[in-house]
Amino acid sequence: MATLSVKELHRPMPDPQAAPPEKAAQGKSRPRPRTRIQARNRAAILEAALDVFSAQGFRGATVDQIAAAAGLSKPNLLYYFPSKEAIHAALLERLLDTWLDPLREMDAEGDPLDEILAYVRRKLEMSRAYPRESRFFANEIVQGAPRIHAVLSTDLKALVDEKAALIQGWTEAGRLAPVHPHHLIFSIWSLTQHYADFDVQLRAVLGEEDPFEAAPEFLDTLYRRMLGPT
Amino acid sequence: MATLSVKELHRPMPDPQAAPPEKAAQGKSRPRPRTRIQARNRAAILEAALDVFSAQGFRGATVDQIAAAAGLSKPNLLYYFPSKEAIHAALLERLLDTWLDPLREMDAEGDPLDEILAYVRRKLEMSRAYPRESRFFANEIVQGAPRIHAVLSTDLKALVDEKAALIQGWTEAGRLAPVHPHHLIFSIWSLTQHYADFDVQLRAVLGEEDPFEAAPEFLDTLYRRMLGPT
DNA sequence: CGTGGCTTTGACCGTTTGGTCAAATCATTA
DNA sequence: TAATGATTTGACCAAACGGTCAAAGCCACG
Repeated sequence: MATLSVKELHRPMPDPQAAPPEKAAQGKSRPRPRTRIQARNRAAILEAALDVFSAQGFRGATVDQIAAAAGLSKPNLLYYFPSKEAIHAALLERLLDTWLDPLREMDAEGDPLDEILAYVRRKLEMSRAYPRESRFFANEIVQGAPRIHAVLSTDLKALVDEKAALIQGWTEAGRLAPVHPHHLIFSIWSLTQHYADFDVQLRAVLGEEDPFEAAPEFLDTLYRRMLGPT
Repeated sequence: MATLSVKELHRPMPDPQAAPPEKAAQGKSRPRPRTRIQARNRAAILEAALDVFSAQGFRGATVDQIAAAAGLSKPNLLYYFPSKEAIHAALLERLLDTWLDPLREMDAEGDPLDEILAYVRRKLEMSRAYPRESRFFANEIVQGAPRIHAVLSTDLKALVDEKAALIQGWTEAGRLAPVHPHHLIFSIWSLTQHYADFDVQLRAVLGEEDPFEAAPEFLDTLYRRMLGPT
């Protein structure tokens, strides 16, 4: 899961549960598709829902829009998912793990500055390759995270606390310029996701220039100067 | 408009058109309230609309919600504004100028690093004092800025280009470490607005600690190290 | 105190929304 | 190929939506 090949732009992220181990015991939470048609249609629905939710937010999205985008009738869509809420929840569950992978990969054994710069690079690459996923989360959180708050204060908090402790250790060992480790992580989220979430604004301001052109070097420079040896 | 007194948290920003010069010729665009009641109710509606739009986005907000929050019946609200669109437009017009003031204040005559750090400080203060305004714009832009795109590629672009040129001049004069000026400005938007737009997430991760506690020093340090003399 | 304009409201309208259901169609396999 | 379960659909529903309207209430001023 380390390197992201980005031949496919604006495509759904690789499904962590695609091609499951044969005869895998069926987990309670996500009913495994029993047929080809189910697999195809459930995938099409989630793909369409990502389009619509990321562009309109939960309340702004309509079941009809999602059904149309998936090439299904509304009752047919509701044959696969019991409600709009359920589609959103399924999407959330599927995306969240992959979304946090770049942070999980930060390695205690690596060189501190390299690890952080690599995290920034991975996260920026996510914004470039998966802007819909970024906007999906942005919509949810800007509007108060009503459907995701529990996960944030448990799983996400645990992961961030762990990595913050790691960073803290690095700075205490003098291997990194001192910073507030949590806010360092926040700054990486902020700076990288901004390129996805505020894409239209950046393009409106830049005109012809693609925001993602200068972004990698800019962020690399920023964090090198901020964290590196003087 | 330079210093922001923040005694009132989560209150609407000062209306640039409040207390207009006596007998001012009435501009075409915004009908000046003729009566006390109009002034009070229009203000209450915009205040309520800011609450609702910033929390739900345009499509997610309903006229009934806004009316209820303003303490009016729906037909009564629609006596003051012809449509939901019109409320949103009025709010946008009222907020935009004030929202861009911190950037306008960046002064070519000042010390480069001081000017940028002061801009960061003002912008962060805006996020702290006016998070609803920040989320109002965030909702709009994440969802593709359908109601604001024209302004971005004209007014905003012009302002940013001007300030970017100023920064470019500073770095060429060797008074600032070299950076891509546009991306520098983007980074300031990103880092400061993140504290408003993603507030729930930051609080979920931090637990007790207030995100705004360590933010000023963190950002100050970041930009000092990035832009200052080694 | 009465009149004219400003304000408020209950009732209403057509449309959109999330969701249901029974019936029809399709695909698979015995 | 016949039967059975999976899939699809048109018709429908109640609630919510943005917005309208005529009538009623209220207020300021002569």
